[in-house]
Amino acid sequence: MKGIRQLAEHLDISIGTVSRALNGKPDVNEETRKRVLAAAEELGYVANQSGRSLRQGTTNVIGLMIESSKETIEDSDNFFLGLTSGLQSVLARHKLDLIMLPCPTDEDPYEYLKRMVARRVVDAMIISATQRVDKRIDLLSKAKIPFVSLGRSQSSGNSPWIDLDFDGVANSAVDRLVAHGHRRIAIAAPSSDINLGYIFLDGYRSALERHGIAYDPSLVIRVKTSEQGGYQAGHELLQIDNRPTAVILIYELMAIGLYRRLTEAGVIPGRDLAVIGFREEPRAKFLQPALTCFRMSLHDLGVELAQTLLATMPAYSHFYPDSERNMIWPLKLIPGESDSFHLLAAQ
Amino acid sequence: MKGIRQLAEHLDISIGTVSRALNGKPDVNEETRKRVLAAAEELGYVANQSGRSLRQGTTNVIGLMIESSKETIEDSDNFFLGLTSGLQSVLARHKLDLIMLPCPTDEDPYEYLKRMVARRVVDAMIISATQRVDKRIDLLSKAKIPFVSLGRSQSSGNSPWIDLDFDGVANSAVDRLVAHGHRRIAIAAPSSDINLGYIFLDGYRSALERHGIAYDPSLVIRVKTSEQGGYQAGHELLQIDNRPTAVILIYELMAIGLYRRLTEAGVIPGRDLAVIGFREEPRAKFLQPALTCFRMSLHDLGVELAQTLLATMPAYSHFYPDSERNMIWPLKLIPGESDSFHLLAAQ
DNA sequence: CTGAAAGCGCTTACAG
DNA sequence: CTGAAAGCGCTTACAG
Repeated sequence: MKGIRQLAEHLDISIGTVSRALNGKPDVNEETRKRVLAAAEELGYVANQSGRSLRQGTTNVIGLMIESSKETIEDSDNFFLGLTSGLQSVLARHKLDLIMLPCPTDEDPYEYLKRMVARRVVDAMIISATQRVDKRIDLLSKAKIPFVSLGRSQSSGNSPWIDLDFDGVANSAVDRLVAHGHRRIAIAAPSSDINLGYIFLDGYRSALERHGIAYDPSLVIRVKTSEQGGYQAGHELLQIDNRPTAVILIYELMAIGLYRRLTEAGVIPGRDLAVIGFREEPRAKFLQPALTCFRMSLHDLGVELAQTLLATMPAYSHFYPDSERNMIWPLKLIPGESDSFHLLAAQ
Repeated sequence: MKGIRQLAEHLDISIGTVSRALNGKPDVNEETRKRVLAAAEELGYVANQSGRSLRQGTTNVIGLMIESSKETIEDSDNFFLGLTSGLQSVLARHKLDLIMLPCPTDEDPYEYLKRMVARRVVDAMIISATQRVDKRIDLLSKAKIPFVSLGRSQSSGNSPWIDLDFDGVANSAVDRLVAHGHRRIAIAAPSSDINLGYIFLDGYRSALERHGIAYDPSLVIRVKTSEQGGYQAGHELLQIDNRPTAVILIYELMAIGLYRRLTEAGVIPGRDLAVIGFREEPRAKFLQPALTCFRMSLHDLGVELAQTLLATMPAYSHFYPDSERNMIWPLKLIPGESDSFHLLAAQ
């Protein structure tokens, strides 16, 4: 089966009627519609997307940009795949397809996005890993391509975003550690310019301040957000004079490397050093002692992202009248054993 | 900037010439070409892909289908992202873009692929996670869409594929364990109908046979290919009468759960039970004792996949005259400590 | 309810 | 070397 023309000839009917029947337009005889649908199914006809897109001016495709930089490959683990189910559950309602656009390692993310947008392969974009200043946001705004970013940015202005509650997480982590008697609390932050690092650190600082604890820059450890980074963080922790008694990790899988390095040095996590991770991860469940971390549903986040995005698209906004343009995504603390001990006052 | 027409008007030149200049056709005055290129850059013009595709009959996009089923989400980890760099390095040479097509969890992979193919959103497809009998292969063959599958299948016939050397891995794992004195060697195989499970098991059986060891079905443990599956595998291992002294895992991250379950029972991996994993994974590096496993380069595999695919496409085949249609991808054993002990003859 | 025709944005023979 | 025109496969006003 080639095109709608062949199908129409086969049915001895005009292509216009075939198109209307297939697209569920009301002004088609039910008998005719049935014949068309049956023939299409039988011959395996599906409309060529380029033809549709060109005529309609929309692709019915939503793009999820993925940066597979050396660092993020190990970093993102299954984050994106976890999001897709939620995204698709919403997009499917509107017959929109989701495609993932992996930016090549050696290509500038900005140029890549620009190219994809200019070629009009998608109607809208979801971007993530927003930098502190992110030119992609300006690009999309100017090009008037609907988009939502996972992660706010100084470039955001009035553009829609959803961001994880890094501030809340940092605060409740510090609160919990302080309640357990800790005063020297280190933090493992990303070495890149990703915006969440700034927010996380700000939350940490203000939490310390609330508790009357002086901020000590030497307790901020900058590493890659990976297991290797965790190992490195452990290594650096061990070298700090007057060693901190607790550490908060920006990335949960860091804990694997951290535990390893600590154990090598005879320092037992959860006994000699309190550890709080970030996101709950199936993989990290098997760590011993169990990691205290924060729970969120990637599926639900995907749902919310899709709704926020659609709310900005004229063709779909009426379905989502109450959608917030910006949103801080809450996480729930899941107590583990990695920070359950209380520090003795003497220490 | 809207379309080529606006750009042409702006330059006071015909759209045909603009198109030819932009596409590097030889029959364009160099002066004209420069002007066109400069104006396009300045105004940010990039050809609308739908227009091009419709006219040329090609999309210049290659699709990588991803199944994000409940199981594979945890399973695939960064496998696909690891492939993309290699794939893109080859595709970029031909100005082909790679997009990832995540099949929704609740949609049949066959129907999904059918839809994507019929809509002609891509010129060619890369599929993976091939089942023993895989209708997708018949579909693509019949539709004459160029494709390559990562994983052979009984449905493969003459179609191109690259598969990891599961047979070789199973054989060398058994050889190594036997050399260390093991006779009761268990294997953790996938519970799904994925084809690699069959090949892995066949390799295991024939290796045992070579060594004159009777195949014992009770030593084949079927679990999910995830950490949880590894935990489960550990659990089942511990229940087997005359407990096996070694186990081979089809999926490396199973080792995390396996170690955990064994340790809970006071059984020390690498001392009381020999363990060999499959693929080397950064994540598994931090396991203690270090896991004996098999090394491969995802990047190189991506390169090979892309070349194999392009070799089947008339427009590109002349670039890859020597490409094999089918290929077994070798892996190299990396000795760790998880199976380094020798079993005493007495045992 | 159906058909004939226009046109979405391109590329590419075909003239000149 | 350039322009005018056809046509890729659709959808959608517009007639009837």
